[in-house]
Amino acid sequence: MKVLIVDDDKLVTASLKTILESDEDIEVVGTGNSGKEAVDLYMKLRPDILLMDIRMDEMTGIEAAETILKREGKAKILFLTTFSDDEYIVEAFRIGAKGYILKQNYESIVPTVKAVHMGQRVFGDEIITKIPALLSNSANKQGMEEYCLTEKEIEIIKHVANGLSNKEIAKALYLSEGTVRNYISVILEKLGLRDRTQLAIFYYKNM
Amino acid sequence: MKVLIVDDDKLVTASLKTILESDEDIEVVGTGNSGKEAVDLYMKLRPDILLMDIRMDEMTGIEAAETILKREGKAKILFLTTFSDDEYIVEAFRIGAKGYILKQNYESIVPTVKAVHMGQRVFGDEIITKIPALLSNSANKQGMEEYCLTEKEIEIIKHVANGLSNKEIAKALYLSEGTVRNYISVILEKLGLRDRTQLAIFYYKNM
DNA sequence: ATCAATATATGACAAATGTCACTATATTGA
DNA sequence: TCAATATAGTGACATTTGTCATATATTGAT
Repeated sequence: MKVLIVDDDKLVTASLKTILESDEDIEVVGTGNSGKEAVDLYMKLRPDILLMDIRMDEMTGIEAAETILKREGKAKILFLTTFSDDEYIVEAFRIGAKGYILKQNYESIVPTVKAVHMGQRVFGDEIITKIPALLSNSANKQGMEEYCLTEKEIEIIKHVANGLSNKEIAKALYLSEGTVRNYISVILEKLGLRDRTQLAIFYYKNM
Repeated sequence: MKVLIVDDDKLVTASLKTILESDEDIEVVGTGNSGKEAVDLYMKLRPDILLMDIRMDEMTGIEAAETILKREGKAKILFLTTFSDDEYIVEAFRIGAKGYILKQNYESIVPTVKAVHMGQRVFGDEIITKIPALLSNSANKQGMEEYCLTEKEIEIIKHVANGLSNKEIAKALYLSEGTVRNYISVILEKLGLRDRTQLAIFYYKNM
């Protein structure tokens, strides 16, 4: 498994390299120190995983990731940060990063990289619990309107993700079927999905 | 990480407890000795992981797991057994267990529990290779006919689980839309599901 | 060569789904 | 208090989905 590490602190890249290479399955194919380098190196080296700091000068990790994902939608990008920051989580989440872990938690880095390589999406436990709340509340930054799901909407999503029909959801939540249809219509629009099946998939992948 | 252990052999629960608690991340919050206890204790203690024997009197592990998953769909249940038994694997797999490991292989228990806790699904190496075969071929035991999925059917399931419409699947597989509808109809019947959304959910839970 | 099974397809149909425009009420925050 | 917002509803509509009966071509086994 080929990993590219990008962090503007060279001490961090160096120690991450050591940690990761202590695992025989992992090969660090390069390190960089800026968002720009991240993009260039990613394109040149085509690693399986890009492990990148979220805060860097010039170009933030988020911007770099967006650029990369625009060119290579399947890129597996994992963010590193020294603290848990709601804005960043939502952003990382929104642009399609595979995960987000705290640098502090060094022991979890190797298993997380491996899990991502296996196709998992790994948001740290302390973070994954926040995602529904993040989606429903706050998130007033630009371009985030479409992610503000209400309590009720989340409740409905859960029912869809349990395989219930509109009629069944209506019964369960004491709403009319038409109302449920409307809710789902709004949810799909907010999340940019087409139908309830994609919604269920979204739920299992991201929530 | 809170773990609940259930096995009708008290020696087993005791030794598992010792093994698991040798890891500082793991706390064994309870032990039980029957399927019934598994359900009661699970509901009371809400552990992160339920590690349960698959063969027990009164209520088998499978039944207990089904009961629990009906109430708490996100429960992480990991089965233990002393031998590798195809029937059980398929069952554990079908009802949405997170994994299945052999008691023999004591060293693998801690890492497996951790991986499951991190959201992985872990079926032992000797077992995971069998799953596609189990789903597509063989499985001649009673009540198993409905699990014989053909290659094509599996291919279609994957497309459904990627959120494609019938039209899109038809295009991708060079079939007519009607044919795709027919395939899906058959798949749903075989798996006892009602619609494509439930199929996508089934896929993410079991495949 | 024939028979049975398999894969693919049609058409008809009912039900479910998603969209849209519009209405009504209650709450709330300025 | 007024306006905005959240919540819930209706009806109409086009589309998609799932079911079923049926048809045809291919193929593997006898």
